[in-house]
Formats: sequence, structure tokens, C-alpha cells
Amino acid sequence: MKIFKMPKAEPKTIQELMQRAAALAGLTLGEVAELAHVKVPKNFKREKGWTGQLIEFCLGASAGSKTQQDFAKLGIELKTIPIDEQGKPLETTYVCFAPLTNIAGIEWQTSSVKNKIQQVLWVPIDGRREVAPQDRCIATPFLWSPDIEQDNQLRSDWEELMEMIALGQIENITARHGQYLQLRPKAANGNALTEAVGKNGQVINTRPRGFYLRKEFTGEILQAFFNSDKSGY
DNA sequence: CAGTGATCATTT
DNA sequence: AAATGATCACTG
Repeated sequence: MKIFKMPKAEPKTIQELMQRAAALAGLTLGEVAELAHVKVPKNFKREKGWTGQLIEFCLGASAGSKTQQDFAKLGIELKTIPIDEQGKPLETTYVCFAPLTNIAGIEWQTSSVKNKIQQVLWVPIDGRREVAPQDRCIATPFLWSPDIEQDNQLRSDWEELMEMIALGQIENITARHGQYLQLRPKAANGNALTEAVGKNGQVINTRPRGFYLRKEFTGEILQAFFNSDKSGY
């Protein structure tokens, strides 16, 4: 049984990060919140990113809204993911904003999506709505990098979506496009607007969009890990 | 407004 | 019941 202690600084090595993460396994959000001296919301209607921020804090990620990975030095992105009793994801996973202008010449290999998910520290957490947030248990965190097949799956979807954007078809893209990577609105509300390319190449205003990993995709990642999990948790 | 962290809630 | 489209809080 590992005892979790709040970190004072950013982890300097992957080993240090993974040790901190491993120490969170089995704890409830309520227990972790107490260690962090914060209150657990009764629901997430008004604090949707609460869990992610808590885990960031617990692992020593530097706060702020940077476009880079959470642990840039280590090249690792942190993602909490809500799961059900079978370990299946309950929500899609937000990756990053989609560029809607000046996208000529942009490529998968250097894209924000590719960069963000090169190496992810997944922290699966019970996300069942029938369980009170304070009682939701943290499962075993694990490190993942896309294999060739997964990279190809995402690249294929990404190229399809980016081509539509480049051709001024942004308004025709729905969340139904993309088998593993989808494009959905990502904003504070429906009034938020940003520039994009219209049907005839003109500048139009549209709702900002973000890339999301479908549950089918993250579900396979989780399943692959749980099937080989030797942690005994 | 753009970006971080995501889940909510209406529609299908 | 599941997925899409909408939304919440906070920081530069």
C-alpha cells in the first residue's frame, strides 16, 4: 500500500511521475480532495473540469492554459477518463482545438493532435453518475503511446476532416464524421465565434471546433491495458 | 477570444 | 440508451 503525498514540484522523471500516479490508485476523489484541501462538488454541472484539475495538481503539473503537453519536459499529456463498472469510457476525450484558417501545408506528423497524444498518462476514474463524486474511485493510471495501427486510424480521420476544412466545408462537418477522431463544437457557449474558410473561399465566422477521441478508440486503449494489468487492482 | 480542464443535456 | 451538439469555470 503506497501512501500518497502531495508533490511540491513537477516530476523530473517519468518514474517519479508514475510513482505519484500509482499512489493515487484505489483512492476516492473525496480522499484525494481532502489531501489537496479542496471541496468536492456535489455534481459536475458547474465544474466539469474539476477532476482533471485535481489530478493535475496531485501529480505536480504546472497550472495554466498552455498548448503544450502537461509535462512538456517528459513529453507526456495527462488525461483523466470517466469509466463504468466494466472499464469502458463514459465520455469522449477532448484533444485540442482544430485550426480553421491558414491550414495550407499542415501535416499530420506536425499536427497538434499528433503532438498531444504521442504519449498519454491515462487516469481512469469511476464516472458513473449514480455514484457521488466524492465516492468515485481512481483506477490504475497507465502510460500509453499510439501504435502504428492507432496512429493510422487517427491520421486517416484527421486528414479527412482537415481536407473538408481546407475546402471550406466546415459547416458540413458533423460529429458523425471520423471513425475514431471526431470534430465537435468547443466553446463557452453557442455565441462564441471564430474565423474559418467558407464555401467560396471567403472568410466566415463559425463556432470553434475541437478534436475528440471517440469512446470506441479510448475503449480499446483501456481494454488493452486492463487485459494485461498485473497490478491486481 | 483562445486555450486549459472536461461533462451536461437534448436529440436521435 | 447512446451520441451529438452545447455548455461550465478559469486563465492569459
